[in-house]
Amino acid sequence: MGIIRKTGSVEILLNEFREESTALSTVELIKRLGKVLNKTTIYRVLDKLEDDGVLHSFLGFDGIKWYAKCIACSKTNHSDIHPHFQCVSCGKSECLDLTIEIPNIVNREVLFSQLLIKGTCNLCIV
Amino acid sequence: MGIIRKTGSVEILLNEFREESTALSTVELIKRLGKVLNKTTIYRVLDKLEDDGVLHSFLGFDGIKWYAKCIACSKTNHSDIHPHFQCVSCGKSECLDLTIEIPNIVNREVLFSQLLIKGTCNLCIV
DNA sequence: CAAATTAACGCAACAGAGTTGCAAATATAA
DNA sequence: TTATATTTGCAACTCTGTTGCGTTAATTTG
Repeated sequence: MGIIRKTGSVEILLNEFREESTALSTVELIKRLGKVLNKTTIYRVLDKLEDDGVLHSFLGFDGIKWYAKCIACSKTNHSDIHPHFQCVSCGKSECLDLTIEIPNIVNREVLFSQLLIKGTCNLCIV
Repeated sequence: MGIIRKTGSVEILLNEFREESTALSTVELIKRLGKVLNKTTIYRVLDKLEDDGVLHSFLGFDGIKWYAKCIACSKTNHSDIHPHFQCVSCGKSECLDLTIEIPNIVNREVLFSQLLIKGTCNLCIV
């Protein structure tokens, strides 16, 4: 189930990502838009945008879900597999333009992987 | 704050890990021990065992916390940095004996990283 | 060994992220 | 413009994890 209708809620959410270079957490989006959109709607629209390959998601170190724009994904192929970086100082998360090779593992079939790096970001490193 | 006293709760929890080769989630431990130990106690003891370098933890794809035995960690140095594998079929998680090199990243200081691999485990692969 | 000290425990209530069911609103199709 | 079907908001709920506090139990001290 992807986006079927071009509704106001979809527009409002996409706008947030248009102006943002880093990833956005559900918590942050609810904080920003909670007075305009119901949190249920926010969760549902994000879900659909991910299904459509417009956004991709990952979990931060605290287990909170983050979303970011996809560069080269489609409804059928989520190719945006890259590491994510979370800053211990400001808490922001972002996509890293790196390719990490996952070696084959004996007796196991690898379907997907998620590399999350914790550290200090360029703005907080001083 | 690590373990100061050798209590029954600590013994019961350590026993679960003694007999287990894979990781154990908090959910699983509460399911197994919830009638013997209060869930608050389970969470607190796990926390302390991690502080002491006896166990290490990671978040699965569903955001649930998993714990596994540490092989070479101490109170001051948590050196058990390795990937973890979660099976999409049976849901179990386990440590992988692999070293993944994290490249340096421009303008960012890397403190810690976590690689989570999703796939089919040796028992489910058929 | 018994009393004093202090950490650990159980309980209940809570916190926060995310989900569900349903009626009302709104976008699209006819 | 009406009919149809998807979206939305709301409220209530689920689930993992946490907190405060009085009680229990391990350890220390005399």
